[in-house]
Amino acid sequence: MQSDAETLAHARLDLDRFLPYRLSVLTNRVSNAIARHYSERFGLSIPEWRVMAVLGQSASLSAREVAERTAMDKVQVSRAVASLVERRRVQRDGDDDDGRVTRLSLTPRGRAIYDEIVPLALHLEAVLLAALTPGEREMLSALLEKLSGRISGLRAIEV
Amino acid sequence: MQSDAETLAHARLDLDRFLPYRLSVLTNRVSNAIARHYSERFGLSIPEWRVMAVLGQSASLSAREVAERTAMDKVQVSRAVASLVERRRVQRDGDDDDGRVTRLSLTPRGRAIYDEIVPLALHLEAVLLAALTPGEREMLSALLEKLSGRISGLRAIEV
DNA sequence: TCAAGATAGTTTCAGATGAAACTATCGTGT
DNA sequence: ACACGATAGTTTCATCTGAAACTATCTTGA
Repeated sequence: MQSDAETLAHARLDLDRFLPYRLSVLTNRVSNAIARHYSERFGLSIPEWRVMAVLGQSASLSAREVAERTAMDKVQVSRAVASLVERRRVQRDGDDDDGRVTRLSLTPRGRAIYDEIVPLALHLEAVLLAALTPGEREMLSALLEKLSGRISGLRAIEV
Repeated sequence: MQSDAETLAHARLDLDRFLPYRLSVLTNRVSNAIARHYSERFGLSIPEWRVMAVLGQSASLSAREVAERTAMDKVQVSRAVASLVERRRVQRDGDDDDGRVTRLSLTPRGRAIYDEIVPLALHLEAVLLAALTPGEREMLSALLEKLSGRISGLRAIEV
């Protein structure tokens, strides 16, 4: 029970209604559910899957380009790539023009896995989105877009 | 560039339009921005802050009850509480009836910090939500609720 | 009453992660 | 030509995290 003094002293904070908390809980549940699938079926972590996802779309990216497109940092990318290379899912080639750059692409084996995962990923998303009507999905997408724009517009949240 | 064969072979997956990815990126940005504040000002991690948040509302919870209300597991709670106890922000008392249970509550010092954080947390949320109209906020809340219901209804996402 | 299983909470150990340091290469200005 | 700063990517180290094992206590049922 909340004391009167406390209630009056300041606004209450109910974790269940606090947007950052709700986002975090939902996202973790979704990520864990998906990670379980990727891991069980393909031995992939989510960072690894993300790298494969962008390489599946546009071959021959540098690690930096992968980092940009996956919203991961270069260290994460480096580690995910190292693991993927070791299991022959991704190959690294030197760039012709720039000795610092490595060109990354899916191996045939990586491509085969990619082709298997894409429908699975889309299916998982569809299962989740089955909770919403098409109109709601568009609305959700628009709202997430607005929030993302807002948060990236703030260098840090200023108080 | 995408080859025709590939495009026809299966639906494309664009990470930027993939809901789990978008949720993950948005949530991480929000969490990191907030964690920076909590950490800089109060030396609190997000798990620690969550524990304090629920203890601020209802004192004398067991660790298990804290875990339920924060969507954390008992190991996370145990660690967060250990750290909070060490810095005299939370106190642990034995339960009268059950020797296994510890009753957790904020110390006066913890309460003082809580009282300072709540307005900050609400402000951070408000800054984020400033991107949305009141109607959109309600819509967002409803959509997150639906998705949360959907994901928790699925033991794991079935394929 | 006491063995067996359930529950509360902690600890351990191994793998994941982030920040900073590091190596190697490139580009620029003098 | 070459010193200096910037950039690409990796490695190191210290911390965080999750899963499983562990301790202690409680509950149940023979």
